[in-house]
Amino acid sequence: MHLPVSTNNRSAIRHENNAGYQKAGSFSHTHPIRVQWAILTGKKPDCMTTPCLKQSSEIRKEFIEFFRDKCGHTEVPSSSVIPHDDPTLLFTNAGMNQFKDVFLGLGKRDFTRAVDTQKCIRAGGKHNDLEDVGTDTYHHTFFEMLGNWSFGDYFKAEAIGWAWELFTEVWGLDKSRLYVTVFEGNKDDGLDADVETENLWKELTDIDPTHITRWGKKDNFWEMGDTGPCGPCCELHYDSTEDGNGGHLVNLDDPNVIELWNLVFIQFNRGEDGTLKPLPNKHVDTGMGFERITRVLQGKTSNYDTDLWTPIFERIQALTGAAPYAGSLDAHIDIAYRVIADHIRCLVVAFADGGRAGAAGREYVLRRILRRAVRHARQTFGVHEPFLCNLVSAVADTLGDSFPEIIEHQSHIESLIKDEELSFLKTLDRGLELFDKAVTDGDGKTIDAKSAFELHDTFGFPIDLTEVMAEERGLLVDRSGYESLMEEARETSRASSATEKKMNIPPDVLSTLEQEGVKASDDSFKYDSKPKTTSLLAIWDGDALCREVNDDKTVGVILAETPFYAEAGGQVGDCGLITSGDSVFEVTDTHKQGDFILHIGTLTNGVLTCSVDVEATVNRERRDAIEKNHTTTHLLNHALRSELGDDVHQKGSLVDEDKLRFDFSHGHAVTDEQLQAIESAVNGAIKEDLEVHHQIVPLDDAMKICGLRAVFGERYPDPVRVVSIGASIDSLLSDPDNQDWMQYSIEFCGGTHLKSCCGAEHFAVLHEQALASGVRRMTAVTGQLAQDVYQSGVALLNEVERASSLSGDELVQAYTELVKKSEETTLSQTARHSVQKALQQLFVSVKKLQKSAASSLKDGALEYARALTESDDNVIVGTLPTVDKDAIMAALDAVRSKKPDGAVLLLGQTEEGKVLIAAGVSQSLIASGLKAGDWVKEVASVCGGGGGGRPDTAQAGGKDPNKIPEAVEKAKQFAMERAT
RNA sequence: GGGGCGUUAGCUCAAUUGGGAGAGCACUGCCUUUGCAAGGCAGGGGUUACCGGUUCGAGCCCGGUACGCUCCA
Repeated sequence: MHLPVSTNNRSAIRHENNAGYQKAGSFSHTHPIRVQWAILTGKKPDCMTTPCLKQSSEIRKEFIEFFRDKCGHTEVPSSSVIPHDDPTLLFTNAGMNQFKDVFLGLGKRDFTRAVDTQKCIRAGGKHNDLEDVGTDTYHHTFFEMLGNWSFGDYFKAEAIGWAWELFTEVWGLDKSRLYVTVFEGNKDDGLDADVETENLWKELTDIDPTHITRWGKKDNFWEMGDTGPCGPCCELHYDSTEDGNGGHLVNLDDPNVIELWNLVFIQFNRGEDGTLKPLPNKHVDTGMGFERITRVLQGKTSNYDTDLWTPIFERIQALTGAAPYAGSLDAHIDIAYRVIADHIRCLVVAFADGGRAGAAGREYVLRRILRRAVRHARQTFGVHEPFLCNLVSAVADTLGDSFPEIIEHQSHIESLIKDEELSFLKTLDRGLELFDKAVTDGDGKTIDAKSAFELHDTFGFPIDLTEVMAEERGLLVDRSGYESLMEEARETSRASSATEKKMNIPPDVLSTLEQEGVKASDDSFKYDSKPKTTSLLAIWDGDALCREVNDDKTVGVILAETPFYAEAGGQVGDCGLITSGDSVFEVTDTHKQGDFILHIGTLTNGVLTCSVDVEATVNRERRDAIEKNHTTTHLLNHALRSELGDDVHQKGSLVDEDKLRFDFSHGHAVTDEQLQAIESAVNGAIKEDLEVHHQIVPLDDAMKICGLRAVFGERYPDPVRVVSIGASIDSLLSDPDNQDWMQYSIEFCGGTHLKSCCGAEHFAVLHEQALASGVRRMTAVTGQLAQDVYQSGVALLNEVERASSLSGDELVQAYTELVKKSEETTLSQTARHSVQKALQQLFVSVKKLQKSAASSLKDGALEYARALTESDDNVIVGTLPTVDKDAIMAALDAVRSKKPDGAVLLLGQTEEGKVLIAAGVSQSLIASGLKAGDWVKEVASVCGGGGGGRPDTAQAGGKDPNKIPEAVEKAKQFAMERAT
């Protein structure tokens, strides 16, 4: 039996739906749930005043309670939305992610029935709903999936019975609006229709049998991947059309006839050969879109009209003062509301689980999401300040109860989002200008590739954002042109970074070496690096293996054993010598190729032949410098984390003999105060002379150590070498949980190090700069260089201090010299800033001197100008004493004001011994042919110069002041000829 | 490692081809007003980030440096 049909006629609704739009406000009309409510209760629907029949939090709770209390399920928390241990998966995108191992038979749980709500993000990957967010009523980047699970426990009958009971009895959904789809079978797989399921529906429930339809593999057969557990599924759809006649729209992507719940019956395993075999343990995996069921139970036609979003809309409205959210699918402002609200939910949840915005992988997906939202806030709501960070609390209000990690990390999430917003806001406005220009200058159909590329390259507009913006204006982006510009840029980048000569040994040559019985190089001697007598195994000349080297071309040498360190983990390869009798081979770099250590360099004396005995000696002085820098890099890494927070992650590092360079994630510039604290923490460790411990330990044991710095996503060997500064490895392993370890630097590292920290002598940060959005780079030095840098900083500051007591020319001279010196001297970043500040202070006095000098020049010039105005002539040519540009123009103004209808040309000499000329001509004289520009040009040519300007005012100059009298004559003559 | 963009008054930003560095807000003083809110007038405030080059002349053109941003490797 169908419910009363509303006044709207059906074809009109369908027409709107086909166009992809629904008119604003249409959702507020009579609605099936409200009508149903009215029938059940005999009351008028009060939905207009009471926005929700049931709070979303109650719905979530009722689902969990139903399966937990009534059906004996164990309540399981949602797993992290960021799958930290699975780099192949961008985000947790389905409820089954956390149970994957159980279905694959690899893992077990203490229970066989589970119920949960799983946080899911579908953006950027194979399942990508990002592009659809904002334009419809039901796509989201973040959503919750409610699920009940059977791990080899109950199967179809229970799942179906409970689903029907929950829907129709607990939640009171209208049975006439529920539809079920089942699997129709597939010939290729040798599967018949899932009659079992179909019959269970007919037997166990009172669903209208005509509401059960069969569908193909695409809709009703679920597979985890190409192989593995799989099985038929049945879906429950709900018809929320106004007249309840939407049954024929099932599975047609109609926004009003939607899938609510998918019950997956895992009963097969697909083998490598593609055939299906029945599983001994059959599982149930169900997923119900939480936002959708909430929308249905709250009687809305859009997910966005539920209490999961409305508080966020209200916050946006309160903060921006914009018109309230009106639900229109095509109004820009409502699209912006939905996009921002959706994206902030996604970002908050992702950040709460340890996700971050960044330049690659899932981090870049989050950055793109954030930038899309920021751009809407800026362009649609006109907000100039960080804004999304103020919505975090609204998300915490709506989701915090279910996901307490949001509340726990709320302030941190706010500051992360704020930093990201600030950084994008710096380029956003100028990027929008560029975009507008591209629209205006374009052909009306496309955004040109160059603009799209510049938006990305210079202003950080992800290409998909540019495309969204273009689409709003009915334009396309020249994507292929953009891609080729990107490729070009990549090419330039690659070409420039591949400067050093390639000595790579191709794989086929490596296997030849192995076949010839050349054993892997033993480089275990690299740590003590004492000279080593060994035999020469092979020589690689860049193109081929050879027996002998006797000239000075660059080649690579492979030894049986070596004390040389090959470039790895940011530490550069060693230099040194390989000798055999009188023969000397100078090693300039060391690389690892496969299992071989390649000593790259040139022969400087004699000849080297394979299988001779050689002595390999590392340049120990250089190695010492490298070790100072490497150990200090560890200290710096640790100090950064202590001073700036746990969010500092290593993004790269380089350690060579001159410096150490450390790239790390951090949202904004490190202040001088923080830098000072970091420097003194590192110098403190050096002074304390902490011992450096290293040991190879099993990876699992090492990972347990509290405070250990491991890089996310990095794959470590097992066993792994642990380097600890200050705490012995044995003590770490015997008590891994001890919080005290946090105060020591503990890292996985295969590099070479000092024995103890005092070897580093001193530490100074030369630069701290932005490398990319959210990534900073520190460059620092150690040893004597660091001490020198420190000393010259102190010395220079003293000099500036002394200069401040000087006066007059001495002060000006000292100031200029100090400015130069400060630029030429290598200083630490903090010292440089202090010197700059002190110099700015000094400049205040310098400026005063310069000003008074300038004003006395002006006074002198004005005095002469007054004398000149005494003349009765209308055309005045005069000379002034020493002037500057301001003085001569002031004098010109003075004369002109007395001779408004005349013409004036003044000449003067600067302190540097050059000629300055300025002229002014009244409109009437311009009319008679005397133009100031021509006048000064003519006169200046006499003094060996040139000039120009407008007809009424012009300036010029010359090099030869001796010609001034001649120039005066020329000026008079020129004026006489023109001004009559 | 390589590219791109930016830096002008306390703040936000202008400045035609290289030709006298400006506006709004803020600040100071005076005036108007019973007071408030405000209005009127006047004024102060700039090495145009820095160093060098080209030029008679550079905010503008060229090279370098610093700082900030951004992308690629």
